[in-house]
Amino acid sequence: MEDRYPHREIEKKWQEFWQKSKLMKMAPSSAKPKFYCLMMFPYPSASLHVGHGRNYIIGDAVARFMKMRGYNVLAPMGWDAFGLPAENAAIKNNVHPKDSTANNIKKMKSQLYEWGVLYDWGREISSSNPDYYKWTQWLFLKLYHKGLTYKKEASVNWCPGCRTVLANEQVINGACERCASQVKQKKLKQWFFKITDYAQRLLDDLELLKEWPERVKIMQRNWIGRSEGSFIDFKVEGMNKTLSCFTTRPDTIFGATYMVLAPEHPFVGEIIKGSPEKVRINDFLEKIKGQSSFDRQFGQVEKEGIFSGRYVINPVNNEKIPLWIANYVLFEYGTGAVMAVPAHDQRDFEFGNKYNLSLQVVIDDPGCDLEASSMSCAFEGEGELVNSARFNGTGSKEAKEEIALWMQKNNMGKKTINYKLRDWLISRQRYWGAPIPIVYCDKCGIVPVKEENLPVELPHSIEFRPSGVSPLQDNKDFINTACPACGGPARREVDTMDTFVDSSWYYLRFLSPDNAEKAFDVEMVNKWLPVDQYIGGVEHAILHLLYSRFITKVFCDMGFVGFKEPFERLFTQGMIIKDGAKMSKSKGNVVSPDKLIADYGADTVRVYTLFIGPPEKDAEWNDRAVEGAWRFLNKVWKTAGSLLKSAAPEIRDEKLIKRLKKKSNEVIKKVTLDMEGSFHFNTAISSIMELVNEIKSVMDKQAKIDIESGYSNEGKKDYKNLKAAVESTVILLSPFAPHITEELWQALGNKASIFEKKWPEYDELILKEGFIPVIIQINGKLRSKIELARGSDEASLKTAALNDEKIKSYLKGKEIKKIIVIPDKLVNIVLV
RNA sequence: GGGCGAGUGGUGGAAUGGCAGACACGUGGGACUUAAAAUCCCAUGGCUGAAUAAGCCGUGUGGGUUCGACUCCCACCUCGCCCACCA
Repeated sequence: MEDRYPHREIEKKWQEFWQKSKLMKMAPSSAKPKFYCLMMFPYPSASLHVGHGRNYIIGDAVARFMKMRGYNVLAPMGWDAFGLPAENAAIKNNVHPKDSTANNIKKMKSQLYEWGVLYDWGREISSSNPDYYKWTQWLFLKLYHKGLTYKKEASVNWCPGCRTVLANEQVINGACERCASQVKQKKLKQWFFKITDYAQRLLDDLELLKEWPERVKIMQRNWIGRSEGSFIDFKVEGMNKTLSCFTTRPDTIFGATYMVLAPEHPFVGEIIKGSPEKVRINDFLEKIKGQSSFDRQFGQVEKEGIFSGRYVINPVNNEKIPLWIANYVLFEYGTGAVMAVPAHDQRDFEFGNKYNLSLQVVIDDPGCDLEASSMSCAFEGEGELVNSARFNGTGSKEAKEEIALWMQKNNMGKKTINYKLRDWLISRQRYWGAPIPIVYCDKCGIVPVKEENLPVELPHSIEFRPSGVSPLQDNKDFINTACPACGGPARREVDTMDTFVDSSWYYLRFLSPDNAEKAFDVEMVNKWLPVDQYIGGVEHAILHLLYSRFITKVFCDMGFVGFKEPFERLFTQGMIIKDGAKMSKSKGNVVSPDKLIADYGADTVRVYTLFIGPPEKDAEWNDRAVEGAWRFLNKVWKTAGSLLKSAAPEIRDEKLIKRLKKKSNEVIKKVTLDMEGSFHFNTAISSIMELVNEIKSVMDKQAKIDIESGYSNEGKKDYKNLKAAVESTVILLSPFAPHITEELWQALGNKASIFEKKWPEYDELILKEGFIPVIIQINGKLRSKIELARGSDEASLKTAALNDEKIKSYLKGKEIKKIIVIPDKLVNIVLV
């Protein structure tokens, strides 16, 4: 019992020390190279579980490691403090979001403190603080004046039960997450950021992000969704009107046998006017409106449509084709109108089949003869064009280009590029967010608030009961204001900004968190950014990272920052799973760190969390396995303790000295490479475990030798060999288990913090010393092993292998075909 | 439907063309103890075998490349994640 390490005392002692000495404080005037290590700032929810901990522990280990590698490290932390949960809690528990947020921040900070996770707390920011959101509003105005902000009518998720607007994440399988009512679409006038202007650059510059995980880049690429194609114009018969559609398959234009409009298409209104089909069409439109956007989007709804009563003219052959309206066409993508080619598009095929629309084969399937009457599905592959006038016989691949150019020349259409990326809807009909700094004046219209009048402060006193409009609407003191242009009476915008706006620029604010004059200090930002290492969950792979990249590019264009991309290197850690599901409060499978830290200490929790598996992958939490980390730390404690108490043997045996030196060097190399590469904490820790096992084994062997030889040297022991190995262990372990290693480091006679110590170098010469094992295979199967000096030549390897007793017995009476020799590694004897 | 990732002992995982199962967890046995816990030591992929002799099998399935494949290529199966009627 006496030997078990007193984690409570030690951890308290060093946490206080680090806080007092401000260990992780960035030194602005340091000559060391900079390293900006950033963890995605969290939303302050009630309390952290061990799953959250993974993110902070990884970041802390990296920050401490880089500090020891000689970098001037910047590791700031802040709070993404606006958002829905606080507002929902306000509705439910009648606590003001400001108070609940403050309480949560307090609790989380104390948890981070107890984990031994260090930040430069002097740079703490909170996005719900007026000092911060003033600049979020400033960002809005900058985009507004640059023409990157506009207002238009758009659909929002509307819960009829709660009478409120929902964020996409709150819509679960088409229903409200709180009351389970079917979510409807409702039209509201909303503010947008024109991120689509940057679509191509956001796509192209992914190439610059060499140190981002490939999968994140692929997700962004898919999200931006660039596709090349053409706009093709169809004249409406009997009307002075042209409908344009977008297609990526101009090669199939001769097979277009009908055209389809999205129900939301503005032309639908014109058709209805004066149409004999008016009632039927209206009924249909009503029905489609009743279908939730979720179902429509996710293809849960059968394709359904109605003939408009109108015809359009296919420009390439002047054929008259019917114009339909159908639920399977998306209004938001392309032009909201598509040319239907049932022979070569599965969706059009299904729809055409249902409504008996005609079908024309225009691409020949090289595999079989396509017969319009007998096709059971569309042929979407490549082949030669048929029934396509002058383009017959052309390959479909070439025809795509040729027909597109030919139509462009003849004013039938235009080559174009389309993106799936939509503009960023930033309006939220919510209270707990940054107010949009816009004023509506009867005389002047939409007027932006003047920069010098920022921030537009959120009023504190508010009625939270959801009523379907922003809660700010009811606050007369807030909405009534003077027009910034004419000074007359005007009303404020009552919507607040999406919290993704807050988090799209926070990494800039950390460089000058208290600056009252500017959003950020340009000189500091240009010195410290891009962020060297960004760490966070893969769930932010698309939105947050895309928005941050967008805002950085906008600021770059305005000359506010001198870089195109905000995050140089990105690491996305996996989730912690418990009982088969992501650890979360709602699933009831959270493991609280508080009790684990009380029982085993923060170092144990940290080591286990990092040891659990590759950090980029999901991992199953196992409470019992935590004990393994605890046992390991105790083993380190005891091993170092026996040295400190002069109870360990003096390592004198030459062979044992060599073994210790070699293993220490191997492990220094392994841990260093694991940390420098892609954060293989699990194998780094396992190799430190091996080093500790080796030290113990060497100690046991030496003790045995001492007993056998009757050696005794009480009192005056020379521990330089053992001490070197123990010191290596302690240093290598320190980024992962900082408290116990600080304690041991001090006990070993060092004055300064272990984190002021330089990370050890390894000696390649020692690694290359001595004999190495060489494998001998016969026909690729391991048959024997020999030890040879490193660098032995091929001939001696061959001879040694052939003279091996075991191998000899295998070779008796067999004929050797050839021998493969890989120096320092293996000999493979291939038999006939 | 598309994209990405994964599949290795009882479990988490290691090995990225060259000794499969490092390091741990668990389990079994032993030591210590009046006893238990803790700790320490030994064993631990499967099969044949008295064996700590020897051998065979073995990284989701089937094929291929190679002197040699968990690793590379092709096809398939299963699971997970992201996107999804994007014309």
